[in-house]
Amino acid sequence: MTNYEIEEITKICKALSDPTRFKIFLLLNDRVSCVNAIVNFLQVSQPAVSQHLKILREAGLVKIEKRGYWVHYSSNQEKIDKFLKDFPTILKLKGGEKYVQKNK
Amino acid sequence: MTNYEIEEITKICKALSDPTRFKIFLLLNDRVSCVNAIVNFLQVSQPAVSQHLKILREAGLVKIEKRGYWVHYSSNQEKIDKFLKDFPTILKLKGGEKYVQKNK
DNA sequence: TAAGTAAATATGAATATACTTATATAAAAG
DNA sequence: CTTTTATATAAGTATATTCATATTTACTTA
Repeated sequence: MTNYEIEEITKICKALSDPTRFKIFLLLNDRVSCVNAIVNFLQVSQPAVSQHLKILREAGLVKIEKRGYWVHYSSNQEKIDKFLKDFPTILKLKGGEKYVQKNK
Repeated sequence: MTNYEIEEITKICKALSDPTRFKIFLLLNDRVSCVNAIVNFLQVSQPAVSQHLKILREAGLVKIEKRGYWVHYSSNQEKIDKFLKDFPTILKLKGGEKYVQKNK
């Protein structure tokens, strides 16, 4: 495991580490939504939702599609599948495989 | 999903969201270690390691066993297995199943 | 019992996070 | 063009996080 890979995984974990943001993620995993739909569903202010979405997007967990002045957000299934596949694999790695020497 | 369950999951994610702490977790997932072994392996100060361990422990990800004045830490395999099993299940839940009304 | 060792905890500083209010941007509708 | 609507961004604030240094606790051994 390189430091880069560790940064990648921990970034995803951090994105999912806030309850409000996790709920947004769950909602988007269920259905495509625009920002206002999320605001109404979760009773969180619009700027707060936009800020959470930015973090989820930077972690690669959600995608965007612009439609007029609506922005449709949805979960990035590829990224999530990769995460669900990689995580158990990493846990099975033994000692030396976990950190490459130069990154210690 | 109750708010309690969301708190539970996000707490685990938060525990894994710091790179240093994630490395400690990976190490313990590979082998039982005392605090000083972690300090030497990862080149992090002893208090910093103790503090990270406390967070991992509060999330239920690691276990303790006291042996004289050594404290042996190891990963909590049951908790990890549960997390790996629950996470994909949660992602498959649809709309209404995700949040119980009283917790909205 | 005194000295030494492993680990935990207290405290403080620098930085990050999450949210609020206010404002900016950009497209739509009148 | 002006107004309205959806979303993003800026700035400020309160709180949380991470780490360092210093100290404490608990056990071991000389």
